[in-house]
Amino acid sequence: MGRVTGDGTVGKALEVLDQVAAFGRPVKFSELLAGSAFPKPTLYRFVQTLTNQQMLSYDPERQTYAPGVRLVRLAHAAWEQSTLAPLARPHIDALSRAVGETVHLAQLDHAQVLYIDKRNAGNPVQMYSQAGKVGPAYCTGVGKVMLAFSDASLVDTIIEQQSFHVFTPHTLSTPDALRDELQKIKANGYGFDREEHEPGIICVAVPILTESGRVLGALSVTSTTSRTNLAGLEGYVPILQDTAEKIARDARNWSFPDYDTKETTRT
Amino acid sequence: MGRVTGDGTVGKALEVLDQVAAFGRPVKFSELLAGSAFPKPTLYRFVQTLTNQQMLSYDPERQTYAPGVRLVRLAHAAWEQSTLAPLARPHIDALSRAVGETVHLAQLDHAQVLYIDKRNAGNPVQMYSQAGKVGPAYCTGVGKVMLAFSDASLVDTIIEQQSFHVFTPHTLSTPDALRDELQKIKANGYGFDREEHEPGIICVAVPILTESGRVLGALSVTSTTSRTNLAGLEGYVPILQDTAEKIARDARNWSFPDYDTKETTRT
DNA sequence: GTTACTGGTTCCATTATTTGAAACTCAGTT
DNA sequence: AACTGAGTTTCAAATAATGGAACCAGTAAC
Repeated sequence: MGRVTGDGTVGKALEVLDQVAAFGRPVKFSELLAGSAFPKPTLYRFVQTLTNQQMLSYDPERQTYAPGVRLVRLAHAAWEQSTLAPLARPHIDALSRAVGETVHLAQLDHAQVLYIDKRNAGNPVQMYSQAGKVGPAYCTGVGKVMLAFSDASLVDTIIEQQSFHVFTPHTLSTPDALRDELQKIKANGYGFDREEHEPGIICVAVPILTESGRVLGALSVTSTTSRTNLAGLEGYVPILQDTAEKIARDARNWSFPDYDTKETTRT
Repeated sequence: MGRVTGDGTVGKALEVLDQVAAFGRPVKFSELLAGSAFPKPTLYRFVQTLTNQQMLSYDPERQTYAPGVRLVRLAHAAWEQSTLAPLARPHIDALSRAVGETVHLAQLDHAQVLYIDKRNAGNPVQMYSQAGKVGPAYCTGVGKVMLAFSDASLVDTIIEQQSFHVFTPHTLSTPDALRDELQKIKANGYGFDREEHEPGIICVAVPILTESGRVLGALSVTSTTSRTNLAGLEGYVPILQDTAEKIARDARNWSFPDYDTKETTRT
């Protein structure tokens, strides 16, 4: 039996939802159909159902679908209950005030970095990330740091899923280069992003670890090459580590769901 | 046949998801079962599926479920594509800078107010709202303003769904009181929240309207009674209206999904 | 004005999935 | 050892999903 999705009708519907979201813009039914494994009427019904359920919103004028508002509501609950964000909030605020640069809080989701919170520095440079946004793990400060402190087996599966797309001249473009880097990061306890993802953008990142060493997330301070350099950023390491430490402690007290990163390896 | 949900398996699964989210905290299976219309094994399988799909996260330690991270990812797409937020962003930034108070952007979802963006004033007073959070329509500035400019028929159905819970001594607690207020708001073109939801918190709000008069959302400036008063807030009306106007214009140019607020009346 | 598309929608017999009463497991009690 | 209750599995019956084919606009081409 051709296993395509996983679990049942619901799984398939959610797959469709993901597809719509992946487009990053309102899509027409036909576009969706082209990229979909489902036959026309099936896809059609899914889209209908999802729209009814406000998981998709439909623009009758342009005949396009986009992820719907119900998701925003639901996500708020998710963000508050299943992420480090609410717990880390006061600490990040303090950190942000102290360093006066953009601060990021991220977790690992699937094989990607999921940004969960962010404090914009006084002068907001237009930048990639944002709460809820996902980014590549192999070429971001937070991503590499989280990998560096993850189980070898997990790292293997994640590395396999990386695209190693070359964003800038500095992007680490091979698994080996990345593994080397992870080694060093683990030794140092912190890592940099040396314009590996966006030109001109650099950052320092530290992991947030449970007592037992499990990776909960990561924290980073980001700036631009026009404002500072790696050596400058390195100065933030102590306060970053301090903040990460505090968050980890709170997480333990609040008994944070030790966030099981079990990977259901999907074909 | 007891029609409970609406559309198919997917609808039922999403209903479960909503239930989990509604708890506002991690829930045990048994708690869920108690509040659910589904028989044990059915509910069990739904929860399993949703967990597999990362729509729920499971904490094996405490045996509790909470909305999952996948929602955060999806919601980001929703927020960017199906809400006014991205479009309104620059204008809200400007407004926020100009007034130096907390600014809210909201839309109407179901019969509730959905906050989709927010700018915190310099000194952040701890306050209810937050992006993704929902609030009552009958006792918030943005809520009343949106109602005031909505179709009578829509207002009727929405009013029916309000709880009219009395939050403060100033809360409008009857449909009639609310209708009166809406009348006045429509005449003025803007409305206040006179500590109707939270003591000490007051705000001015204006609607964001399409050319044809359809309500896209609302905008508000919030402050505290210790810092200013209604008369003081009233001074912000011109800049608020100006901002709303600009957002509406952009929305038209970007051809914003004229956001069909069709209400599938549910039993 | 007719004909051929193209994109979206509905039919309906076949098929696969969901359903839930009952039965079972595995703690933790009594 | 027997009991209890939360969580889990079974399995035949009931139901819902499936998708090939047909249908219906519009609209571009002849």
